[in-house]
Amino acid sequence: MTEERIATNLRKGVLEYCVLALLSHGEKYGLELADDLTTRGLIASEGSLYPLLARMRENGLVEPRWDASGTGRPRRYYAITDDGTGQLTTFAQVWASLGAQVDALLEGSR
Amino acid sequence: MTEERIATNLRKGVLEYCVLALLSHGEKYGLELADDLTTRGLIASEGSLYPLLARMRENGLVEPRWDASGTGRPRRYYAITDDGTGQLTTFAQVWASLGAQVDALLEGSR
DNA sequence: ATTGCAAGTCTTGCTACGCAAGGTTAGATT
DNA sequence: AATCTAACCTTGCGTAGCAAGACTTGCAAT
Repeated sequence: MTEERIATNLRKGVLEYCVLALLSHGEKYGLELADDLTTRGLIASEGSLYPLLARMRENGLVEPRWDASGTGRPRRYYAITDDGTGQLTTFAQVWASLGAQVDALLEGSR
Repeated sequence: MTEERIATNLRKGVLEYCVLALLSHGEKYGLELADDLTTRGLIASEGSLYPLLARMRENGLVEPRWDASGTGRPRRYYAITDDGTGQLTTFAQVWASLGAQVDALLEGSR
């Protein structure tokens, strides 16, 4: 559908910070994030999440930790870093500013 | 800067509909759009606009018209089509929905 | 024991967008 | 004639999200 194409493009550059926002409440593992983000309509499949997490790991925004204590196969839990928290703050500002501009344009065209 | 990198990614998928919103008030030519979008922080250079206009033209969202009546070199004026208006409406819905999700996440992480 | 299932992680190949840099054309100015 | 400038467009690049699927591990049922 055309709506999905629109959403796909909108998600670009947003997803990374949604993950940071989710992690700001405490650590979560991959599928847990994937389910949450899917429910919110922020990803279409895990195919976006795992590569993203790898990038964020390399950039020092999140810190992973294997946990095999529970039942089932081992999970990789991610925690947000100080760097990640900083980026989240910066994003919130850029998002607010750019969002306001878009809202203004949409508002003006009805 | 890191802010510009964030903004660049956020612009993906938004720009197209900002152009449609601007055109919904009446036709405009390329540089006029570029100046307006630059002022609003929605593009970083014309390098995003002209390829975008070409795509939109091919997809029937806008209808161009050469105008050489004025002074200076001829301008290509773009008008929004019915298809374009429809897409703009669809975008407004997707934007509102996805934006609300992002706002909720950001709100919850302070 | 073996088979099958489900949860969990990750990879590959693809498409599309925005951008920087630069190139082109046509009228205006000197 | 030469230059300037507004306006148009192109090329090559980096990167993000996605669909599809592969691999691994524990658990349950037969």
